[in-house]
Formats: sequence, structure tokens, C-alpha cells
Amino acid sequence: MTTAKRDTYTPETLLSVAVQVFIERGYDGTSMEHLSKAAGISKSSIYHHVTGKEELLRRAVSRALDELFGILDEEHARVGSASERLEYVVRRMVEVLMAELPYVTLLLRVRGNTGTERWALERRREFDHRVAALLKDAAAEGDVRADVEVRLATRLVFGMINSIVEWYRPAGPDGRGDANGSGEREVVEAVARLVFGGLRKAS
Amino acid sequence: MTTAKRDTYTPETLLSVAVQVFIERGYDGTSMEHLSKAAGISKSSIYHHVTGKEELLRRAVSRALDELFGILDEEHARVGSASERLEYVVRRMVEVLMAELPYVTLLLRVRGNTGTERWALERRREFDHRVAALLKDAAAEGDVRADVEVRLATRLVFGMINSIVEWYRPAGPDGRGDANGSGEREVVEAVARLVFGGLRKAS
DNA sequence: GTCTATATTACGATAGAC
DNA sequence: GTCTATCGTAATATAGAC
Repeated sequence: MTTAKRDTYTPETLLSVAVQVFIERGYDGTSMEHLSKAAGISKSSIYHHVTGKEELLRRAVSRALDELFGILDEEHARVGSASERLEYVVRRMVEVLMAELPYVTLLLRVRGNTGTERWALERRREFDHRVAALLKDAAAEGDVRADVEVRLATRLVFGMINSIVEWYRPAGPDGRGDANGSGEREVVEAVARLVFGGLRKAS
Repeated sequence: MTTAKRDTYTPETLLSVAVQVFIERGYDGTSMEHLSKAAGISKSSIYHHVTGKEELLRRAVSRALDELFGILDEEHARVGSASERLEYVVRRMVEVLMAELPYVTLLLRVRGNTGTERWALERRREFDHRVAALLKDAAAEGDVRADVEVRLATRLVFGMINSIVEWYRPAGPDGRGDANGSGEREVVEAVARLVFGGLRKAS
């Protein structure tokens, strides 16, 4: 069991507060004043834990990227037919997105104004390319419809998956469903059905 | 024919410059200084044309919303089976999104920090509900698969369509295709195929 | 219509006490 | 670890000359 007391901030606990504010107001729209109000401590106290606003962003997007890249290292993403591996990755992407919702949300909204943001954009592109390669292999194996170009299909599928951050809200402590009536399981299944019902050749 | 000279700004021409900067840097990340540099005039000259930064945002999102709501008034969106009307609206949404790319892009990125932004979000929700109703009708008519909840499907389809703003870049003056190799026609067809190949019952 | 100059406020970050 | 006070900068917006 962890220590019972939980009164002072660590970079980690401060991050969870900051990320919420970043999401609500946007990163550029969030001032240190906003963060201090949300955390219940003064601006200067925040600087005791982190070097500044940008470090909070870096920690947040790093976490999201690590989780996403982690998917590609999982066994089911490495063995089997390209089509099977693709479906596994798509499902896991949805799961990771919901499990790490605030962090992935922030990652997907990064624009590229600062060095940290440009680094995040680059790593995102790298991940996209890895998944695009998977889809390309599935197409080469004949498991994906040929009348939609691979790169275009990748972009549209990513668009559908990533858009989940715009509306999905996790279930409360009771676990009886989320604020929108869609459970995690239901969302994963819906995405898989819509994506592959459209991507795969008519069965 | 319009006047040949084009040297001084109007709110309209200034808007097209501002919208580009808003998209690149984000609305909150854009200062009046940034806008003045991009427009090639001083900050105070901008205030001669518009009341401030927020008016530029309001004009931009208004234009996008007007175009989107306009779709619902078109004949093919009002007559025929719900399934046919839905497909027409989906295709037209993609077309409008690409034709009014910068304005729709801005609309989709609005967060809700200012009054203008909250108004835009509300009108967006209204549009979403109108399309969701169409999908619901199509489901009632039995033309849409029943194993994915209507609201969930609407959200995912909107997500796919809206994500186009993240990568689509219009064709150059030569008209021989855009910067990504995807033409307008190709994108519309790809979306229609992916969306309805997944949404519709197996044929 | 555009400019320079400036008022005023808000921001990110630091200093130093406790 | 947290605070108050404050620095220097950059933001929105205005005043007034041309």
C-alpha cells in the first residue's frame, strides 16, 4: 500500500491537474495563474515542482506517446497476418486513447509553436507511419479493399479513432458506464466494426 | 468585373490572412503582432478594419457554419429516403469542408474560452444533432447496421470527416492534384466508401 | 488607411522570507 | 514546499499625427 498522506504535490500529481486545465482552456489559453488556481497553490510553488509550463506539456505528451508506441511492441502487433495485426493495433489504439484520455487528447491538439510541440508532432508522424505500413501490408495480402488508396484510408481511420477524445468521458467510480452512455468495450467494438466493415472486402 | 486595384484591406481580405495565421499558430497562440506581420500592416491598422481579434474569429466560424447549415437546405438533403439523404449530406460535408477548408478548420478547433467560441460550439452541436437525426431515420428504415448505436456511429463518422482538415491541402493553380496526392473527388469517394461500407448492411 | 507612440493589463518566471 | 512581492516582457487596445 502507498503512503496514506497526500497533501503536497509531486510533478506527477501536479501534471494530472495541469493536463485537465490544458484540455479545458487549450495549452496557449492556459496561464500559470490558471494552473495555480486549479492546483490550489501559488504560481511560484508550481515552479518548485517543474521548470515551467512547457515541462508539463512535455511530460503529458511523452506519456501518451510512450503508451502508443508500446502497442507496437506487444506480441499480437508483431505476429500473425498483417490484417490481424492491424485489427489488434486499431483496437489497442482505441483502448489506450480511452485509458490515457487526457494525455492523448493533449498530444492530438499540439500545434507546433514550441520545440516541445514540434518534437511531439514528429513522434506522432512516426507512429502514424508505422501503422500505415501495417495497413499497406494488409493491402498487399489482399485483405483490404483496393478501391481506396492506402495512405488516404490510414488518415481517415486515424481521424475516426482520434476523434474519440472529443466526446468520450470515462465511467464514474461505480463503473456502470460513462457520461455519454458508451462504455469502453462498446466503443472499441464500434470502431472495429465501422473501420473493418468498410476496410475489408465484402465477406 | 470587380475593381482591378487590390492594395488596401477590407475586413474580408484581412480575414483570409488572419485565418491562415490562426490555423498555423492556433487562435490563442496568435497575437495582433503576428497578424500585423502577416498582413504587412501595423497592429493599429488592423483595428481600423475590425474591432479586434475576436471579430476575425467570429467572421471565420460564421462563414463555416453558414456553409454547413446550407447543406441541410439543399434539395437532395430534403427529399428521398433517409439513407439517400444521409449519403448526400455526408458527401456534401466533405465537399464543403474542403472548399471552405481554413474556415471549417478554425470552427473545429474552437475551445470555448470566449463568448464567440461558446456560440460557435453551440451552433456546431445543433448541426451535429440535425445529421444524427438523419442517421437515426436511416436506422429506422433498416438501411444502417443495427450492431452499432446510432449516436456512437454519428460521432465516429463526424470524427472521420472532420479529421480531413488535419491533412487535406487544396490543389495548386494547375489543378493537377493537391499537395498530398489526393484530389477532392477522390477524398469524397473514399469517405463515402469507408463510411457506408461500414454503416450499411452487407449487400 | 496607415503609421508611431503609448496606455494598460496579463503573462512567465524569479527572489527571498517563512 | 509554500508563500508574497516583483521583475521584465509581451499582450490587447487606443490616441493622435499624417
